[in-house]
Amino acid sequence: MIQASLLNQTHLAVPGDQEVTLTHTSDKLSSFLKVSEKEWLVLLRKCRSVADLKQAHAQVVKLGLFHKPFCASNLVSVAALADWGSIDYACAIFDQIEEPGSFEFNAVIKGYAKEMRFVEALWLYQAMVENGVEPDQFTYPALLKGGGLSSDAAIQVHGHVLKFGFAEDLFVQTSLISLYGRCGEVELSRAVFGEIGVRNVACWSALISANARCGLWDECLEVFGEMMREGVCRAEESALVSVVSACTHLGALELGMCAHGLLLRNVAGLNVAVQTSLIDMYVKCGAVDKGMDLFRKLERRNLLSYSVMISGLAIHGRGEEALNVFSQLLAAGLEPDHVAFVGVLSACSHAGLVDEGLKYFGRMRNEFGIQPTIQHYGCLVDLMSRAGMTSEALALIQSMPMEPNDVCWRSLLSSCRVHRDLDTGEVAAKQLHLLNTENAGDYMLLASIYSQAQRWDDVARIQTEMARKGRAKTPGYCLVEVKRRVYKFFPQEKSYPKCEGVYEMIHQMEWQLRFEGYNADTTQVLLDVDEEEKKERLSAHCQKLAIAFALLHTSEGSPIRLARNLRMCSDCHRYTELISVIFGREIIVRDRNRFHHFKNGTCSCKNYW
DNA sequence: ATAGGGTTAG
Repeated sequence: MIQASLLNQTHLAVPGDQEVTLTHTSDKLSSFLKVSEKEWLVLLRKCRSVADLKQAHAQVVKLGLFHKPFCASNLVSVAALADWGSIDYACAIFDQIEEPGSFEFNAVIKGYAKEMRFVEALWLYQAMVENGVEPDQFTYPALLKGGGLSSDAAIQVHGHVLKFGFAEDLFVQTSLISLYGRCGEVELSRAVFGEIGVRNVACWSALISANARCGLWDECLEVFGEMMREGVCRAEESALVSVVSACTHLGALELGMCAHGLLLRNVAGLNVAVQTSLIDMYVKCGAVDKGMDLFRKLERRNLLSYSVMISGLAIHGRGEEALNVFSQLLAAGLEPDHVAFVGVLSACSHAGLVDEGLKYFGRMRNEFGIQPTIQHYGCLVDLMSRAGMTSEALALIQSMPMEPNDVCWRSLLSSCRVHRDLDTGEVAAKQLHLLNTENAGDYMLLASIYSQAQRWDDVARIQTEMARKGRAKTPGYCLVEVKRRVYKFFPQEKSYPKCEGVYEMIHQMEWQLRFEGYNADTTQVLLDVDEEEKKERLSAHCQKLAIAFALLHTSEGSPIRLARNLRMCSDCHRYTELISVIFGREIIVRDRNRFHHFKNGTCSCKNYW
């Protein structure tokens, strides 16, 4: 006999030790001898709590019917699969069954998997096989539900699938695709998918989300396209959730809007998951107001929807609104988790709300009992150092209860450049060096700090070291979407016909800028050359080229959306502020970490970047 | 009874 409950050391009271009646079922139970299996099931389905189940159980025991084969089995099944935390109770009943078969095993395995208790699910599955109970076609989808197994366990279970002859079962195959996706083995997902003869929506969706889960966004969209071309079926919600998520990560607003359109046409009443992914997509593609709009209209919000909105507002520098959404979360009676607090702290950091940030950090620990992680400390470091408190940030890093990672040091280093703190910057750079996680960008930051101090020998030393270590500078680029096409600009870009008229436009822009009192900020040009040449270099930065191009090719007054792979230099930032007022355009720039909305001569980041 | 979905510092 297998003791399922021993696996988790939870022993529940065995029913029958107290006189109880199940109000709306007792009359039926009293005539149970005449009641069929089906009616017993109907009865069980009326249960809404563990207490209900215990009462049903107690009465069945009293009537001496517990050992009727279907009776205990159905009790286990209902208890294992219910949504009110009765899995341990299901185990207790399971242990009283003398010869459990695959039905009973499946129910408890699925119950464990549903509760993300994968170790126990796998354990019970192994016990099943060892005891000579043959898995059936329901066993594998049950075991793989939630897909929290390790790669090794997944491959082992896949072996069993082959051994027991379920390699051709579409349900099993779909579970495997999803499982491999969850443990990062997307090639194996694809391999399983390749063996399927007749594909349906579910297995396509599984492959799409497997790619999404592994961060293969392009591939995710590609598979989606393949599915559409094969005309398998209309797009379904669950595939589109991954597609929308891919658009979010790629910054593909147009495509994301197409997916939204597909959803509206094909699915009546979008559920919370889809709505949340749409909100995230709009916000992270720069259309924060559209995202906020969807959020306001969302009726059944959960913790995830709130968290998405909070961190979304954060990257747009809309700190007060983010804090407002957070108080709505509390007012709705939801318990914030560590993810929600990452959003809150990052909102404070991007908006320069230093006191607020520190206050929320304290509340997180004291009021909500959440242990801060490195991410929370990272936000605090960022919060302080951005606000110019670089030495305080350094002290915080040194006193954190965990080892600081490269992110913390890099955040400090980049603030040291903005606030021209050479001493602290050197400390941060040294630590990055010790962690051996430094990248080309870190060298550039340090070199930039030295150049601000006119220490050209040090600049040269850094550049030599960078070359010696083979850390190539990532080429910066700037994307701009004009008339549904995306154009990519590199610094000093000269390609014809893209650049036709662009340099003339740059001259015209600079001529007007001078009237507004613009002076090129050459401090971040890492070359020991004369001022004129520095200015020359600056004026050909990719962001300026992209803006000139957009001004030439878009209608007056329409917003300009740019996306870049690196952060912009201080000169490009100032320049863009002025262009927004001179040309009356809203310019939205997405950099590596956040959005900048330039409008009427100012930027939403309030120079916190 | 069976399969597929959304958030996380820089």
